Amino acid sequence: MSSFYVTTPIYYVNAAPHLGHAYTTIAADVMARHHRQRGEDVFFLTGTDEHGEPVADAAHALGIEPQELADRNAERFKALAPQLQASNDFFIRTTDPQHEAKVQEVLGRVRENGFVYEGMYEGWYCPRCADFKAENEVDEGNRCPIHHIELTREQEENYFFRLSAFQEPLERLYAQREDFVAPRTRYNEALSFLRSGLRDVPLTRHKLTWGVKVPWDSEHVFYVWFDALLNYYSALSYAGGEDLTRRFWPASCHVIAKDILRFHAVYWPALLMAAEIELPERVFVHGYLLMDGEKMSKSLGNVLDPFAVIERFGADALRFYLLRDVPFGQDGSVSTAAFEQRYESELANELGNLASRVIAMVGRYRDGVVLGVQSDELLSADFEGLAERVSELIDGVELTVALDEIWQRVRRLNRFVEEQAPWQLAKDPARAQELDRVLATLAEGLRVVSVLLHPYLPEATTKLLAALGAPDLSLAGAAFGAGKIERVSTIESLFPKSA
RNA sequence: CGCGGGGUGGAGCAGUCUGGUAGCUCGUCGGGCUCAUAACCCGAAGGUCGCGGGUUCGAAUCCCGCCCCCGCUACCA
Repeated sequence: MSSFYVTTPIYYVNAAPHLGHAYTTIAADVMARHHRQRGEDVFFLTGTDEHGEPVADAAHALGIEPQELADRNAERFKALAPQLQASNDFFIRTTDPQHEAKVQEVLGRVRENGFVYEGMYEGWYCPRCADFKAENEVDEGNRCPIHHIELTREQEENYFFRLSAFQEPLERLYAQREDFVAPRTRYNEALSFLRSGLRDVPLTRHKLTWGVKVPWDSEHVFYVWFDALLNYYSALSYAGGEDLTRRFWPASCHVIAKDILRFHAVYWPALLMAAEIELPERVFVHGYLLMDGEKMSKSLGNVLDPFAVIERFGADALRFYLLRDVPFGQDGSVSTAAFEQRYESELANELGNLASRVIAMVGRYRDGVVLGVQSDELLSADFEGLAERVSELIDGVELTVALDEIWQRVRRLNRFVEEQAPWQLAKDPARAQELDRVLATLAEGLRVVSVLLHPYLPEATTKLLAALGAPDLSLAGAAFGAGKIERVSTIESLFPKSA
């Protein structure tokens, strides 16, 4: 059995979960659910990144210990997954002792392999923060963005990772595996960064204590990015009570947002090479959700609140909207108005109402009984090869295109109802067979789209398939005509409008 | 400056690699149906495809130049 291992980034706990986190998790979940439908051995990982100076700073500002802040916020992220109906198999926290031990083991090996050396880091230092500031976060006049005091130029001894040693191997990787980073535009971006020449990067922090201890020098902790990236690998070693590494590594797909491209597209493969670990198959980079063309920000008050949406419309509606309205992989605008539009016209009117009318007609004209007659050829032709097409698209992480492909069939089914006008057939006893055939065709069409939509709309499709008496979710069963619907039962509106 | 992406009817997008009736969704207008969550279906109006030049029988699509918008440019998790 082939395996499929998909990850989200681990979310940084210095702030609360927001729509962007939900978006990534939903996308990864759609992939995980789809691959389970194929009968593959799937592992889906998400979690939290808890070390590093921003967490330490945020905790100190609240007058609490970093661990306490991490515990508090990790809970909120952990709670997010079930709210989104995400089917993750494990939730990793980088403060898990097993993770920390694995980080020490792997990075120790990187050092043994000769890719770590002692060096001097020089930068702008804020004595109040007790930390260095990046060039781009230094305010005018070399001031601290937090304390507004002048920064001093200071040096710190720490250990460096010999990233430059991987210039050639990475260029070779990019030449050989053009789908290592997708979409293409992100691949180009990463490659262009790579070609501009790699410099060594600090691997450890000296003056910071909130992190994984460096085993060969207790004065240092690992720079948080190295600690964080390794979660994808470490989790498998303890998530299941047994070591799942051999079963699921290398990862099939790391889903990330574009802000962390460089770490995943360059540092991560270099680190794995240094530790002699096999590389993941692909990093898929999605875009940003914009509100009215602008970056979302609380101060602008233009946030689409995922919790409010779920509360009122359910997780399915949010999942559907985000993957439907924004071409997955690109930046795209979202808004409450667009959400409501999609919810009403597509979920309620097109799909929900389709289910209602089909089930109602079978009930009204045939007391809920569907005869096992052959489906209409015209319609089955329109469903030909659909499941395969959807699979291909999802393999290419074309989540929006795949959804559109399915949705065209939802529309096709509504059109079929009009073309056949079952209410006319029902008036003429001589056309009873035609009516049976039309109703059986519609029920089967509804079943097929439900199976295919399941990764996007897990709750609604489960209800619908139960009503059709055909709960099988396997993709193999998504072929038109493969189902055996005998009787349908009534259901409540799947997507009520007066929510 | 460099690198990457984009500019197509009112809005959002596809089409550009592999030149040849400019397509989809929403919105607007008109019509049809009555099974259904006042839902569904059909039709119409609406575009000099950023600007200028070139190649070609023919260019949104290829070539050159220009304008505008966005992202990246390393220690920020």
